[in-house]
Parts: sequence; C-alpha cells; structure tokens
Amino acid sequence: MSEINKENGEQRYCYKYPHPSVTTDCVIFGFDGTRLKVLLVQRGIEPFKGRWAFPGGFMKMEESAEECALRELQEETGLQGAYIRQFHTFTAPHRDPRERVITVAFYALVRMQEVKGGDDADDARWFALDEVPQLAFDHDQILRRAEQALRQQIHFEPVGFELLPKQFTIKELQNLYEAILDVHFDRRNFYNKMRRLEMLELSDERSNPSQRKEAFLFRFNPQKYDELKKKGFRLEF
Amino acid sequence: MSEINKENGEQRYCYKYPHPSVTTDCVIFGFDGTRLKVLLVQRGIEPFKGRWAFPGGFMKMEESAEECALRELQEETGLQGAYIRQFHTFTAPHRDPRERVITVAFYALVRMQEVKGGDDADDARWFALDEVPQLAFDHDQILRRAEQALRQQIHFEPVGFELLPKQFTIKELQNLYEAILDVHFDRRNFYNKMRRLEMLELSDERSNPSQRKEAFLFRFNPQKYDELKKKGFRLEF
DNA sequence: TCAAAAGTGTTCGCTATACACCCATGG
DNA sequence: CCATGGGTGTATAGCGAACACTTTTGA
Repeated sequence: MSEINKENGEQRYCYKYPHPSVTTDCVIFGFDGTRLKVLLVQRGIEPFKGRWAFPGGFMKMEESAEECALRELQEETGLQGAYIRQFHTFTAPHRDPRERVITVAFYALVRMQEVKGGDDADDARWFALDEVPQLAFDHDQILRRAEQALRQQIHFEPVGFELLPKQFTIKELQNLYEAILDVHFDRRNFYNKMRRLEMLELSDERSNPSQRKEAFLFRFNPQKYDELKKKGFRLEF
Repeated sequence: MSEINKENGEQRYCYKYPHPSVTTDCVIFGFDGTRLKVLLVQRGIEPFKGRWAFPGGFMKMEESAEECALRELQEETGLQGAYIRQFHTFTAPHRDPRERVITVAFYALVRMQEVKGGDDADDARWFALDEVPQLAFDHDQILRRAEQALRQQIHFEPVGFELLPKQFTIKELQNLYEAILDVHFDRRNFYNKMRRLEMLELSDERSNPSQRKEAFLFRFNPQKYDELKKKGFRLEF
C-alpha cells in the first residue's frame, strides 16, 4: 500500500489515500494523601506554546499504543512499567490545527513520591484536579473523559494499590476514594467496611503523628485485593 | 506535514514518517428475546476471504471515528442514528498482514427487528454469541473485549432501551440481562425489583400468548430510566 | 385435569447507614 | 484539661435471596 519515494536524498512515505498521524497521550494521576492530581507538561513550541498539556507523542510503526504510552511515560517521569489503561480515542477532524491527528488516550496511576518533576522550575508540574488551567488542543475534554473513566473503573481497578504509598492510613484511603468519586463517606462506616473486606493487613509501624493522634498503617493484601477486583469490588455510594 | 505528489497522473499523499491506516469496526449487538446475537459479514476478498468479520472500513479525512462508524453501520444495516459506543482501539503492529492498521472499535445496540440482512443467502448474518465461528484478523479478540465492555457498561447504558422492542415482557428483559451478564436471576425477585425501581410502565396490550399464559407488556419510562442510568443503575449480582 | 408460565406475597439474614462512646495526644 | 483525630461498637431500616401460593391457559 505504501511506497517509499526518494527525491533529493529525502526518504518519504507515500500512500494512495491520505493517512492521519497517530499519537498517544497519557493522563497521569497521582495522589498526595488528600487530593487527586495530574501531571502536566508545558509546551515549548507552537501551537499552544506555553500552555499545559498531557505528555504524549507519535506512535512508531513497530510498537503498539500501549508500548508507546509506556515509552512516553518512561521518558517523562522515569517510571518503568507503570499501570496504564486505554480509555478513549480522540478523532475529531481538526483537533490539531496543523494536520489530522488521532490520539489514543491512556490514564496512568502512579505514586507521586516515585516520580521526578514537580519542581516549579521544571516544565512538568503536578496540578490538583480543580486547579488545572486551560489546556492545549482538546486536552480539557480528554481530562474530563479520563476522570469519568476512572470513576467508572474504580470498582474493578487497583486504584488504591497504584496510587497510594506502600503503607497508608485508612484515612488516606478514604480521602482517595472520596476524591475520585466526589462523595463523602462516614469515617466510621468506611473503617468497618474495610476491616470486614479483609483486604488490608496491619503494618508494624505507626503513622508519623503529624496529627493529634498517630494512626495505624496498612498494606494491601494482594491476593484478597485481586479477588475483590474480579468480582467487582464496590464501595457504598 | 503531508505533500501531494503527482507522478504519471497518479495522486499520492506523502509524509516524512510512515503513517498507519485507520479504520473503525462495529460489533453490532442484537437480542432475539432469548439470546444475545452479533451481526457478522462474510469477507469476499483476501486476506481471510470467506471468513466472517465485523463490518467496518477506512476513516475519511473529514469525519470523526463516530461518524465513520455510523456511516458504515448505515451502509451495512440500513440503520440511521443507532446507539454506538467506542470501547477500545486495537493497535498491535501486525494485526493486519498487509499493512499497519489501527482500528477504533465500537459496539452498537440495535433492535434486530429493524435490521435488514439475516437471510441465509445474504453475506450478512446474525450469530448467537456462543455460535460465533473463528473470525478474520483479530476480531475474536475484539468480540471478547466488546462483551466485556458491554458487561461493565450495562449499569450505565440504555441496554434494554436500545436492544428490546418498544414493548416487551419482563421475562424478555430478564433474559436480556442474564444473557449479557451470564448469570441467573430468580424470576420472582427480578419482577419485584423491577416493580420497585418504577422504570417500567404497563402497556394496554398483552403479549402474544405463545406461551401457556399471556404476559403483561411493558414500556420504559424514559425519565425514570435516565435518572437510574445517571446514578449507575445496578442489578443484583 | 394437569403442566407450564405469569403474577403476588412472605420470611430471613446481611449490610449500608446513622449514630454514640472511648482513647490518645498536643497545645 | 480540652479539642482534635483515631479506633470500636450498636441499633435500625432496607434490600437481596430463597421460596410458597395463586391464576391462567393450552394440550
């Protein structure tokens, strides 16, 4: 179908019909113990120079979209083998003013602590979800879709496992679920429910008593957690 | 980025880097009152000539994936404005043996009664989900993903509304949910639950007594149904 | 008249929900 | 010593799950 033309030393790839460019973008979610955040990078070139956007890039001919997203993620954050999930492909004809581009969008769940960047000087920064500025291209739309997808997938995905540090307090876990679902749970009922599910195991250590009273630290029990995800692990609504 | 080359009267579209082709495929779900079905078309050309596959085709430069899927659907089934939903994009490098193709996949929910095709002579036929033959390309995988997506989305989507005829018995509704979720509900509990949800309204007519006893016919109450979908309308598991 | 399918009601146990209470700690 | 946050317990209402009973209709 394609053909290679060599003219004046330049290699070009030619097709009978026009082909769009294909990219992947990655909405990187992190959690600081209280609020849900996303990692944005500032564009250094036109169009939308200076605006913030999700990291992403062109897909190579010998990689799948997943491989592409993981590669970009590694380049941006240094993270290897992060948890990613494809959630939508954006195809509106003029979403990129330069040429036709379709974008396979992923979200990633990462531990903020393990990610470089975030220095104010850097061109990559974490933003709380309700403080995200106007983004480049149609990335506002992409963000809204990502949030929605995460909310719907939360009952089947290792949200806590990937977003929280290895050890965490139940309050942090509750904050996480509240941030994603945008609801409020009764503190005591949340505790009881988590205990009954038996997916957490008590750690030896205690939390840094930054608050009045120090709290227990927990770890996920991977087996139990996986079982619950398979069945569709539901919190109260 | 692209350039048009005219050589020996042929117009060609040229790029500095290779571009994949982009197609949409559509998994069309229907329901015959008992079992969930999919509409397949038989390939008339190589590769995979003679094998069954999902209808689909190349995306044009001035249409979105959604528009492309609706157009293909219209061409295949005559249906205008069917309910479609994008569920995954398939990007494995060699999924098409000819060239690099990425496919944005949709599923459609349609009323079988309103769809042409299905004649044995025709090149389009309905297959029950457990009678689908080996498909062309990676369409087996696409089907599995579509089923999975439908199962997960069933609590937020107008599954019944789009798949059932305007009027239906509660038994048909139960069969539908059982077919999608692959579970069995107690007949009486399902009745009671549906009554309590108040999303159905009684029709004047009665069912054709093809069975021993004729049954009530119901319609969806669109307002109530939409409310329930927003909240995430859950059946028992 | 009997079997199959549809419609209605009842009981039981679990759990979501709403609370009250006590303990630990730092100001 | 008291305000704040953390851990545990209890009562209630509502729903899911199991199941009995009645009615209708065709063979």
